[in-house]
Amino acid sequence: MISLYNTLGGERQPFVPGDADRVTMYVCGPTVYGPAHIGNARPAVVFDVLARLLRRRYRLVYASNITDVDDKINQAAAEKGVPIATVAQRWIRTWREDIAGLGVLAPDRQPLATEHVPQMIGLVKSLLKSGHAYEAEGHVLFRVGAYAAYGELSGRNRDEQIAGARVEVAPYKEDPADFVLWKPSSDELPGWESPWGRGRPGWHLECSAMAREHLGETIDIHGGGRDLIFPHHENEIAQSCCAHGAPLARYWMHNGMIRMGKSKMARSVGNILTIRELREKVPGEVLRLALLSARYRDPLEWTDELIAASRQRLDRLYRVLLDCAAESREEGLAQAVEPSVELVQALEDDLNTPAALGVLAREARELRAGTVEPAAGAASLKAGGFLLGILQTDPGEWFTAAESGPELGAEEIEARIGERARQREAGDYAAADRIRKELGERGVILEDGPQGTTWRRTAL
RNA sequence: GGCCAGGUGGCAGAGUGGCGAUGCAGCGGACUGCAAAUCCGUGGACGCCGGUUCAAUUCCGGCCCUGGCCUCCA
Repeated sequence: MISLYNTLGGERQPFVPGDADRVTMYVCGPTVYGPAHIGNARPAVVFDVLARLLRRRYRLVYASNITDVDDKINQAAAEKGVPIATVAQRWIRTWREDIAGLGVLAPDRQPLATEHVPQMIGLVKSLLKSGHAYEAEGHVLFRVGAYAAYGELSGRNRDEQIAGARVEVAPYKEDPADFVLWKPSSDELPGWESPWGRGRPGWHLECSAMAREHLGETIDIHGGGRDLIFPHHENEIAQSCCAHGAPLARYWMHNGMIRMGKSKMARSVGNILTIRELREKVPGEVLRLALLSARYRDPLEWTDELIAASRQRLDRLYRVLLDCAAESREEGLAQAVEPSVELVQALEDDLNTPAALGVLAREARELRAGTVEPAAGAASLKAGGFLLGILQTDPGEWFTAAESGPELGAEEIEARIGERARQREAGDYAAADRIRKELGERGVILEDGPQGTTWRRTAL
């Protein structure tokens, strides 16, 4: 039994899909106007774990969109003096590389907003027809007052909302809470012909149209960052429910924010760390583990200590795997092994990844202690790792592969080790220690064993 | 101001009405030329004030604090 915290209702609930043969999940993806930061990566990673978990039990169709038409993209293009499509394409490519580097399996569908404009126009038409929307000065607006359940997801009522609103109220709005479905485009802006003139869609509309197109009117799980609950998801619900006469999603899941210092990581705050720059220094797998070290709903403070501890954790697990591989030459016999029951239970409990990592650590300890057969134990560890999206690298490679950048090559390291071995044989330990220290400063740790000296890389 | 999360040991972070996960760090020991790695052992916690209970970190109430949303935002 999988249980999930449902923002709609504010409680953990048993997961019961509408159709067990076709479970559907939609997660709001990025708007592509610049390099994505590690905060953007959290939902991608978290819902990737959920997708892996769901696939154990169900046939899943997982869609995650990319918003490639947006005023921020227009602005970025104008600033650089390049076509809008160039900006969008560049950052779409970057985004895909970035999350692939974090071990995120490609969603089944990755719809682009610009490829679904006809569907969006259709949605607006039906909302106009049913009286849930109105035209005003080239815009089409959603009439919030026409949807009684508005505010259900975010838990706010209309009065509070108006009281707290600092929104600039466009004069053509019937009600300050009304939001844009379609807006007019000038000639230099991207635009599509529509019954209301040349224009472009409002942000919220995209997700409603794409979710409908790829997954159906009522989907099982809709995910995204907590900061999207209002207004984005609230508006999606309003549009979709009014257009389709059916709920948009059964379960709404929201991940907590990544923090840097005292506030959330956000471009507007100026405290972002891009996935790109992080990956120059740290393997993507370490970043992934760091993202999974807290529960997905909680905020996560991003620090150097977090990265260091994540790296150590992973090193430890890989070391066990490495030793197991050495012990049981005949690997391959334990290939299609199931992850441990405890690990699966932890994840099925609203994606309790910290507990799952605890299970992995315990399994590793048992392997160390020799109470489990190495090949089978290692296979189980890897199977558990797969659910989390870690531990799939060859252990030997894990410790010797170089990060990007000018690091010491393997040949050079081997040569220095040979040199050191001669010094040790000659009893010149001072010189030998110098070499070890020097390599250590360059991120290479030497370990002397009965079989000779081995080396591995570590975080600098 | 309104709404929503959360406050656990040096740090990160699970969990539970009574038996104190897990990782990193620390301490003692084994191993090692010395280290590293590994192994054995070990100390240390539940924001504050009340209440319920035989028993509360865990349930209830109040307070304090932190973060998120109310505007673009993963």
